[in-house]
Amino acid sequence: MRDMPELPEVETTVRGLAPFLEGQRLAAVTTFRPDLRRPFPADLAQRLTGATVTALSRRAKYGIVSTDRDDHMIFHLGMSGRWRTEGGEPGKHDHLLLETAAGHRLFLHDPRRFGSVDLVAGDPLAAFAAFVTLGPEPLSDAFDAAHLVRAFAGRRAPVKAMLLDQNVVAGLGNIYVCEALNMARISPLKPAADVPKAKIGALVPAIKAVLAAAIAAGGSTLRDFLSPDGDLGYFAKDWRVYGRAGDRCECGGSIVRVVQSGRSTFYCRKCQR
DNA sequence: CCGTGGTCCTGGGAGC
DNA sequence: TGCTCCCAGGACCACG
Repeated sequence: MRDMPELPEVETTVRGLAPFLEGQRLAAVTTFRPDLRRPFPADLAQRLTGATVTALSRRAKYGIVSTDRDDHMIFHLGMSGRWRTEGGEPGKHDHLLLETAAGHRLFLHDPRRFGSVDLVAGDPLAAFAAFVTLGPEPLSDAFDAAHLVRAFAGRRAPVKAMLLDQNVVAGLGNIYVCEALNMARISPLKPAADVPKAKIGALVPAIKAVLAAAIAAGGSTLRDFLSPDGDLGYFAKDWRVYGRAGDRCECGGSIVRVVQSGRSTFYCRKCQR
């Protein structure tokens, strides 16, 4: 099963794009349709063309391309977005092209068009509305048990919903939440406020571990950036529970699929309580 | 404020 | 073979 772009996939994408873009002048910027999830910024091409890329970075599930004009292009891959680096001509689902002065052609490819591209001037952490209320980066020291204890206090929503809330912790999606809850042996259905502190203490390292392992797996596929079909942001992984209804959990229990807020949740009824 | 559910989008798989 | 149906889900918004 192809995995959706969550934090590790965006991190891998940003690392993979960096060699093509950092320090490079953008010779041409082209859009092939007016919008993805939202319209492209009307002045995107005008503001990026001729600028030099100074840095690639990531916040939550967003990638950030910064230029020497202090403009920051912020992209989100939605559920089917990726960057194609092999060049060539635009295909049906290529919606944006960045051409560098060195001759690289990078296509933003997104069949379902759930992604987005925005452009802000000045500090993106302050200038991009979605960033202002974001929770901490899960791999940072700011994300610890004390933070989750505070965030969960008094909340009756299922712990799974809380972890998907980007304002609680930034960058987790359906897959890694399911995986981390299994590792920490917490039922995704349990109200957040009812999760014992000891289990929150186990949840934090579980989240860090599943993300770090996924980034490491993605890093090992970076060589594929230069392959003929050079997809970025996707790599096969073996999930503990995600997509595995009917299989055995590590503990011997049976993995089940339930629906929460219209989304699939996979967990083990035996060890996740 | 809180929690839930609808909406957007299209490729791919299942079922007939 | 070809058609229809349904599922995947991040961010955002409208309710009650």
